[in-house]
Amino acid sequence: MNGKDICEVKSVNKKTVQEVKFRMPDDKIILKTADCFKILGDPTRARILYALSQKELCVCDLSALLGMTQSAISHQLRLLRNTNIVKFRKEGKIVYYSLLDRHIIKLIETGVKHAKE
Amino acid sequence: MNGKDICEVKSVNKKTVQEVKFRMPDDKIILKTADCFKILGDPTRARILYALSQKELCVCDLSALLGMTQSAISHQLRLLRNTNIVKFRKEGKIVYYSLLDRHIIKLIETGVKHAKE
DNA sequence: CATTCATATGAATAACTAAGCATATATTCA
DNA sequence: TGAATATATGCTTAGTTATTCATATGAATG
Repeated sequence: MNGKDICEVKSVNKKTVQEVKFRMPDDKIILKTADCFKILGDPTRARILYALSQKELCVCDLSALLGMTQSAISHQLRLLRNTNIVKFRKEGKIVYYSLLDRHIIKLIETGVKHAKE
Repeated sequence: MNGKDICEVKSVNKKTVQEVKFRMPDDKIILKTADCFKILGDPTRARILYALSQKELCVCDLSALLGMTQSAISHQLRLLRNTNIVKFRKEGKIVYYSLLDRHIIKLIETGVKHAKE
C-alpha cells in the first residue's frame, strides 16, 4: 500500500485544489448529469426528442420524419425509455411516444439557443 | 432513381409529420447542439468544466483534483480547446486553463440541478 | 386462422473514443 | 549547457455504441 502510490499529488496550488474540491458536487451527481448529457449528445436522439417535444408521435412517424429505418428509431427509443425520458401509449398495434421528462426539453432548447449564436 | 426508393414513407399521419418537420430546427443546428452535449456527456470533461467554473486551474491541479493522470487530462483539455470551450494562459511552464464559453456552465448547472431531483 | 402491419429485439459490425504509454516540446534553474 | 519540471501529442488498445439485418411478437383484418 505504501511506496509509490497512485496519487503523487504534485499540484501547483494545493490550497486552491482543496477549495475547488470542496465545492465540487458529489461524484454521483456529476455522473448522473453526464449520463443525461450523453443521451442528448446523439443527433438521432436529439432529433427524436425535439420532434416529440412538438407532438406525440408513433414509431413510423418518427421514422418517416427523420428518414431513418424503423429499427434504428426503435433502438434509440428503447434507450430513451430505459432512461425515463420518454413514455409510450399503445393504440392497437401503433405505439405513440411522448416525453416523460420535460426537463430534458428545457435542456435541449437551451442547447439549441446556444448553438444558434 | 425510381422504383423502390429509400423513403417509402409509411407514416401513420402525414399531416402531423409535415407539421412537426416544419417546426424542427435546421439539421445543422441540431448537429451542433448534439456535439455540444456530447462534450458534456463525459464524466471527466464534465468534472473538468465544473472545476474550471470555480477557478482557473493548471493541468497538474486538475490532475490532482480529479485523481487522474496528466495525460488523460491533457487529452481532454485538447478536445475542450478545439471546441472553443476553454482557453489557456501560459505562465512560465505552467498552463492555466479557464472557461472560454460561460454558456456551457449554465448548461452544466442546469443539468446538475436536474440530476439532483 | 392466415396474413398483414407496427413495433421490438438479438446478434453482428463498423466507427468512435477515453485512457495508457512513450516520447516530444518548452521553460526554468543550477 | 544539462537536468528537471509542466505540458502536449502520436500511437495503440480496450471498451462503447449506432446502425443494419434478420427475425420475433403481437394486434388487426379479411
